[in-house]
Amino acid sequence: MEKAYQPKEVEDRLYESWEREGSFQGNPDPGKPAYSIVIPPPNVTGVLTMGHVLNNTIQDILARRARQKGHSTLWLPGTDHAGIATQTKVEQQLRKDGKNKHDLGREGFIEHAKEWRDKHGGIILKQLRKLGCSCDWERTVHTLDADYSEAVLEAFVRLFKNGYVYRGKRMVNWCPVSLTALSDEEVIMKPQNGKLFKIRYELTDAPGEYLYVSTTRPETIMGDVALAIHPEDERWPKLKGRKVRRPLQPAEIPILADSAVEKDFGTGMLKITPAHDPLDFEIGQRHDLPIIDVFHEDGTLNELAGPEFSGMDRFEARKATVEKLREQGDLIDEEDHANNVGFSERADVPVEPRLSEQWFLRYPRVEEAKRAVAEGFIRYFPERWKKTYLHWLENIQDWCISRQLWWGHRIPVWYRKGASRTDPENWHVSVAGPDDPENWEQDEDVLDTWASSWLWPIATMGWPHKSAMQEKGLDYFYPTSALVTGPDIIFFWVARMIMAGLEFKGEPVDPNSTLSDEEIKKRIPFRDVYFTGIIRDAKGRKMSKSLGNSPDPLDLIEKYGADGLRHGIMSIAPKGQDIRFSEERIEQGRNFCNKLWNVSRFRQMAEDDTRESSLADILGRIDQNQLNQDDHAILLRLVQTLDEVDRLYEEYEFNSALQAIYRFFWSDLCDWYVENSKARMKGGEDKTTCLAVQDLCLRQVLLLLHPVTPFITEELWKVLGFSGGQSIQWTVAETGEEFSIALRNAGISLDASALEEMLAIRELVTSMRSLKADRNLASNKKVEFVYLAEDEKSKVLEKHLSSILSSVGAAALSRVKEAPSGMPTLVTDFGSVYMDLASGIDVDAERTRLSKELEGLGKIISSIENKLSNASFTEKAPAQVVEGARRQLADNLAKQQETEEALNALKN
RNA sequence: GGACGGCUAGCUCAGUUGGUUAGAGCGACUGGUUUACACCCAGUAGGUCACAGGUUCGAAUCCUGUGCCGUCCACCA
Repeated sequence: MEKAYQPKEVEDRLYESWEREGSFQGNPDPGKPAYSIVIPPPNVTGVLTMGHVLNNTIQDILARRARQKGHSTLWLPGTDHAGIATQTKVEQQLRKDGKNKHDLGREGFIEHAKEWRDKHGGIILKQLRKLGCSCDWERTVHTLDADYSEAVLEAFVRLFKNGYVYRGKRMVNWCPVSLTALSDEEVIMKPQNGKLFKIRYELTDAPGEYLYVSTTRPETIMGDVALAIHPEDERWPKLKGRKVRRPLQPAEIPILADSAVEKDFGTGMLKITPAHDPLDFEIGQRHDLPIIDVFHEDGTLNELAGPEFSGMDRFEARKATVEKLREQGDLIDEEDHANNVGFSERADVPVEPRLSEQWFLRYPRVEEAKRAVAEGFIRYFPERWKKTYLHWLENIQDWCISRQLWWGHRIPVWYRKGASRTDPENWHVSVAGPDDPENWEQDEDVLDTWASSWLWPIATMGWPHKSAMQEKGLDYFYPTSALVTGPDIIFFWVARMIMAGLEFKGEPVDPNSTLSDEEIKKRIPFRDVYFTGIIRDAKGRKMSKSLGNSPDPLDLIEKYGADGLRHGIMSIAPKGQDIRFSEERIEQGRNFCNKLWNVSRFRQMAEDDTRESSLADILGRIDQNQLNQDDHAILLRLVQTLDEVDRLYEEYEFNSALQAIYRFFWSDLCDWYVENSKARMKGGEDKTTCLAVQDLCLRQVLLLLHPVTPFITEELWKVLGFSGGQSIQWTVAETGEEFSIALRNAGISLDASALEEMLAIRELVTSMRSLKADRNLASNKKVEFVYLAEDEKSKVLEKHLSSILSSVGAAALSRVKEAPSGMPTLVTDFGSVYMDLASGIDVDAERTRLSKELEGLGKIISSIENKLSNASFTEKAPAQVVEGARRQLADNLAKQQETEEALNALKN
């Protein structure tokens, strides 16, 4: 074995063999319980980020643990076509070549985009392999695959037939760069420092009298069709029925009252521009006002804005209109104003509220979706996201699902040629299209990407075709066991998948019906949802491409190994808390693997013969009579650890699980047990038993770690001979109870008191080391000690004598009947321990040390005494606690006395 | 404006239902190559648990309020 673990060779070799052996295949197996996860499909043209590393490592841990436990496990991978993002990239590419999409035409463009996708896409799936992800690659799905696309259209058609989908001219969020509508969820609100302009509008029946309006968007004044005031505003009675003159593109416009106007904001007077503001649009509807749209689709002003402004960009026009108003004397005031402006998620420009014909979806099964989570049929980890989810559903708005793009699923609606598109009589809605296509033209738009990915759990498993569903095991694997994703897509994806599952899984039901709880449980797409935190850099900033603060995971794998990266990232990822990334933690992950490697190497050096050791074989090598207190103690700790880690895995507490493993492995096993066993391994009669105990510990540690660090554990599993020909992938770590039973069946019983005894011995060793270190004695410098203790304590001490000597680096620790003088003294639970220094001691230094010691003891003692002298404490606190305090007091008093004696001895 | 999360050692974080003297890793400092590992071992220093009240025999932990940082939601132009 190499001196240091070399991950690269091991990882490539093992991954290849796992894949070759079909370890990752997820096939329905009625004889086994099912476990399934669908991957949150990454953007097909994306590359692996730290976020993906976290997310997919968690999924891999879950999948690998399920396999170990004997579940038939499916982790289904795939990619998303990512409508706007991909189309934008492809168009950019075209532009570099001096072309645009219209040069290619719709079909040509799609062909081109597909080629581009196939060339640049799918990289991320290769990268996931490097990370060790155990996806069933044969089942990789892409949202634009033919089967999947059909499912998307089928869902649209069914929703349409059930009255959930409608077409309408409504206010939508318009991206003037991507030239498409967006859903509310794709709009990011950003605080902006703008200006609030105060404008005057002249009353037409009273020249020289004005009304004042505050606005942030003077460039839309030409679209004003009214002014509005709150009906309870005292000015209203005087204004009712009167009119004002619009200061740009002059026209007479009415004054009206609407309670949506805030009396106390600005001048209490609102200009109504129905074409360019959602609230104004609503008010306009209520009052039957006309709509004047003064913008083009790309955010420039059109001819209705007047010749002066026509053709200008909206922000340019803002300046120009302000200038014009100033010239006219209509600009009264201008002040700094902070407000929130919606930005397009992709193009990062302010969205424009815009009136347009779009397809909308009224969400199905909203009430059932709430119940599914509120009642815990779907469990959220951490639970607090439940509230966020429910709040969104309480206030849910219809979903604009049409996008003015070419890259995506084209809406399966056809309009009769030459007829009015607004009349449903002229619509044909079906997956296959009309029989006489020559008389129809298909809707130009495609569906929002999320309107395809919301079907992910069912459409990847054959829906809607019965035979495909059977073949792919929909009924076997669905509901999937767990979903692992970020809380940032709780609305985009999680909530929508729940509604899609409820609506589409199982037999179609009447839209007016309500699903029973039983039916809900069958239809939900997943049982547990684990929300990861967001990975931030050392400064706490979100990792992003634009900031360039995200390390390339592949570089990290190269440097630290996939296992190191996985271990590192999982050890810093508390459940649902944001994660401060630091490369040092990844380094620690690598170090951990190296430690595991080396202790295994040490184990290998002890014996030359290669063995095949099943659990029973190892247990068979143990001779109960040869078990010493160390053995009892480490096995007791092992049982504890097995239970603890199992519980923590079940609760998705991965970092705590790793910490528990770390404590047992590094501290208990390596630092203490293995160190102590070195003497025994020289060839004492208990050597075999001692090695068997090591094997037990290593075996269980490998099993516990395998989900997190699959490569090194599989490699060592074989090297150490635990495999019996079977991969570690198919072997579960026994629970503490199962392990205890196995021990009992092998005739091994553990002394429960050994653990406490061992901890006391450790404490003694630590103080003795410290005493040496205080005097700058090298740890390998053999020093002689004597001690003074009661018979009982002495017995225990003698039992551990050899390991104490080697751990401390002591030549002797012998019992004396009387306190020696002039030696540094330790007051311990075992009595007083004295260090014999040939060179004599520094009396002053000793005195200082002991005085400090006494001071500490004094503080502790008085605090306990205070507590115990408090009558209400002794009366009200549980007897156990009071008893504990008494014992503690007695112990400390004894120590205090001994320390005082030692101090006095120094004075002589 | 509403909701949620965080605030514990220089840094990153643990701290289970309130109960001995608040822990770990990293970093710092000191010493160390004894039969695995310097990607290592031993030891030391370092904390008014954000702040203010309250409940309790007892609070890092429960309650109320405040501050700072972060996230999400929201039609004050």
